[in-house]
Amino acid sequence: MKIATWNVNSIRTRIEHVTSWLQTNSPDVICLQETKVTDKDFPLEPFINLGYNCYISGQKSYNGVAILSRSPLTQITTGFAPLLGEETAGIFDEQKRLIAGIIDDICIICVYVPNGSEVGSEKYDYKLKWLKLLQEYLKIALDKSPKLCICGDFNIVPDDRDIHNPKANANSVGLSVPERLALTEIIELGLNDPFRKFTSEGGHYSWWDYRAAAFPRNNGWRIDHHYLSFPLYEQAKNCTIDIAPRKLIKPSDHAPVIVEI
DNA sequence: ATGGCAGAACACTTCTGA
Repeated sequence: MKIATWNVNSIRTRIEHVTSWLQTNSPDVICLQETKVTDKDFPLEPFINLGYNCYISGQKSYNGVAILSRSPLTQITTGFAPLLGEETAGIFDEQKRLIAGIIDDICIICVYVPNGSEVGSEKYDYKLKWLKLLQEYLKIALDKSPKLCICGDFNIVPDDRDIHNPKANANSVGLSVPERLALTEIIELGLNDPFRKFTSEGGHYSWWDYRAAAFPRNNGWRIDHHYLSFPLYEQAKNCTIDIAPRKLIKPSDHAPVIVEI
């Protein structure tokens, strides 16, 4: 089974790139982030025509996540509330950043972790709180589903191999100690990054700034990840970043990442 | 230290992204 994740930076703007990529790569499941569209305006038809079942949770202008799957998913849920309760989820479900479902006996969770703006800002504080809720959510999800795959745009650089210039960006959002600690605590629930099962060297990225010719210079960040519970991690056959769509005209600033189990 | 680019919307300017 191939499970892809891709921050598309507007599904309506990227529709040709995404449908073409699906035809070439035919993943069983693709998790999308930053769809930037309300559910009533999501372009379902091109994906249905390609044989995908579509599960979407969007909002106007910002955020928005979706899971497309060749086989139907069951137990679709959105946000934290279904596992954590309305009271704990609170305002954190207002932004559409999480959608989950079950395929076979595998729990698939698609996330768009908040960006955080700047270290120390209000949005940064929101990001850290959101990650703590995600940790609580995953603890429950792993108890229910020993086979679990969470993937998406984590907006965190796991370690210094995962960014072109760690020293110059040491104070940037995405690299701070509290963010990395939050990610470590999530991983310690019993998850592993399959990309690092197969590739140990640096220089592999999933996001490049649109500005300053970052992509041709490979000035990138690896911030789009999969995390697999142990039974799936053991089975993972490969995990790759496909930079081909990043070379197209008017690309997303992120490239898709694919794990094969 | 700043700007550079791209997308969306109560749109020609502002917010957000990382």
